[in-house]
Amino acid sequence: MKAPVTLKQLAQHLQLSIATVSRALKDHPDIAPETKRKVQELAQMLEYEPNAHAISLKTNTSKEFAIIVPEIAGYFYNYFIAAIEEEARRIGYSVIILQSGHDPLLEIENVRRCRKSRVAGMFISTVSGGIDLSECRKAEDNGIPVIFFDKVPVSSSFNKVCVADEEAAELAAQALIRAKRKKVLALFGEGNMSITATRREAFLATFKREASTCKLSLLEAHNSESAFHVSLAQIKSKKPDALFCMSDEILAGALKAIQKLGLSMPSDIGVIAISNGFIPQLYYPEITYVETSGFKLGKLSFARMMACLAGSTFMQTIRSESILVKGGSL
Amino acid sequence: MKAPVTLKQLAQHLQLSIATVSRALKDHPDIAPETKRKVQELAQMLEYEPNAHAISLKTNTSKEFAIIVPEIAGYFYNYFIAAIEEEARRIGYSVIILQSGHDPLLEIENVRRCRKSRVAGMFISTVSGGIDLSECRKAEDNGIPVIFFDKVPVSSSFNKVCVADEEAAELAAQALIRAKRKKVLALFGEGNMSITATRREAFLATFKREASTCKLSLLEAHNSESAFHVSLAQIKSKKPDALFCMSDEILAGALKAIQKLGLSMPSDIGVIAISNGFIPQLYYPEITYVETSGFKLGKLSFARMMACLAGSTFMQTIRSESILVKGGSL
DNA sequence: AACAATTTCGCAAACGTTTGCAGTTAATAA
DNA sequence: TTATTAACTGCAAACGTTTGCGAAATTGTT
Repeated sequence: MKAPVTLKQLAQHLQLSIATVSRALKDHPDIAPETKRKVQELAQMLEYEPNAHAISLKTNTSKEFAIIVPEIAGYFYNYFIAAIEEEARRIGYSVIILQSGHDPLLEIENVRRCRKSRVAGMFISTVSGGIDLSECRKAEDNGIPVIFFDKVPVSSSFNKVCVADEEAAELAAQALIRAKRKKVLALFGEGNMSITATRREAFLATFKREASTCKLSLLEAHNSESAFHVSLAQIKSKKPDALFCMSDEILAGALKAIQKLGLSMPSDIGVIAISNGFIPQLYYPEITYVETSGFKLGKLSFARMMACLAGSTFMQTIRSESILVKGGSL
Repeated sequence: MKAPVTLKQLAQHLQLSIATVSRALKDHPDIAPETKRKVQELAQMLEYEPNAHAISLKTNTSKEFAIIVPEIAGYFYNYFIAAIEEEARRIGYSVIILQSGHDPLLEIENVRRCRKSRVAGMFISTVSGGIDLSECRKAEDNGIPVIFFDKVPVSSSFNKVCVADEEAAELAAQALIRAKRKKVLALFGEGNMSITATRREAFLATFKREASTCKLSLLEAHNSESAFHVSLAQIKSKKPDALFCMSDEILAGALKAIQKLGLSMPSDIGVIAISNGFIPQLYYPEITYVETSGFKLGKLSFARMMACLAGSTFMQTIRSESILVKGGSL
């Protein structure tokens, strides 16, 4: 187990001071070109690597971003994470991941840990039920930018990047209307989540405005499993000619029901969802969906983070625009 | 932007030396109970948090593990990551993620970066084509344990945790035989990947041994898309009574074909796959599969990492056992 | 030749912590 | 009373960097 090379060792080899070596390595104008060359050559030879911890200590920042999410695996967050990692690497940063597992206490603990380790910035998607903002405020006070994404708190005094929920729901509704569907079963997630309320409202409003004669039945499903059962029962009894799913999770459940009933899309029933795009392409025909891309959201969030790091101090809410992706299900 | 509290500040407040405060906080026996109480109280009050960078510098280790994978999003790795994160948090460590994006150069670069930042240990799944092991060797030389998982190099001088490919393929084959399927279409991934060779061989061997009269046709599919087309053509022409898919990616494509043809499982065609478990439960009936859980693999890998950190020096290859999960598709 | 300007470099403090060693008390034993 | 021990606590170096400031060497200007 050999120890890594340090500046001091380079300095000794070359009969120079540590300061000079340090400067030579970073192309400081004070250092003679000839000296620089020698130093850099030796550094190369000996495979000198600056000690990140020492630098972090000195500069009091680390080159890592933290992402705090309810869960890693699933329908959405892994794409977000992938996007952030991709961008972070470009600028020489790395990404650390914390799961809160839908536990508010754990979430706070995670934020606090990031603050302690002086990350360069944090991306947070809160657990349902709302985050305790005091710890986040502290982070901001310590100069650590916090970007909320996807599931964001209501407080306006934070940076937020989220999906344009109204727009997405409206797009989906309009697609249904254009397809001349008359009896639509719409499935939404837990009612107390703000995302649900927003999407439902926009969805409803669009129909009221543009197709008031259409028969809508709105139902709630907490997860994939319950979406399956609700769909099954409702399709049997109400015979809707179209189905709208608010999320990937619900879509997965609903499609199982459709398969069980042996219905074919879009002839027997039309289907449209708001989705990240992964689930829809697992079926035939592929499901038509309004895209709310985790990947895109990641890119947007990262851009905002960069702005903050560059000094932007005001708080901003950014919405990722959504587009309709046509499959064969509607 | 207020600066965090340091030991020095605590010491000044209490008219003690930094050393005493440091010791008091970690309950060192040299310090009087009364002193300890006072120090800890003040630390609490002022919300003192030890500076992780300073500690890392001093001790030359950081409390973070790195995971290097070809990609984060997808069918498998996110589960592995979730498992590692869960365990790491328990012992106060965090997890940093690096994507290699199927680029061998990037992979090396990632390993090197982890070494530079003195992570406590690394988990690596290599990009196809094989990793350059020299950088990994260096990491081990620097005292950083390296655990390869899932896609592992052939070299025996590293710790490896992988799926029991033979066993999994055999289990799947036996399930098909028990179900009395006589004409099986089996889809495998890229032929030059070792995982493909292993699974195919075991699959074939099992049939030869236990059901030599069964008609097998083995085909190759590089991805979901090609699995779709291959399945479509083959099912039409050969009319198999069962389908085996080597991986989730292939399964997804094949199921689209089955849906397109309007076949129903298991009556028209039986389906079984080797899978992580997420995709199978998206369909009705749920797909029968042999589980090769990323989550489990994560737990196993972590255990091995702990052993290494505790001093285990010999190299070991661990295989995660697989189990048959019955859905309704066979 | 004398002086100023420039180039090139090193000293030393600082970042916040840990820890071996030695110093200071107070209590106990001889 | 003096020596011995135990119980506390502080000094200072070390981890590997960065960086302000000043010193030395070189060059250019009269």
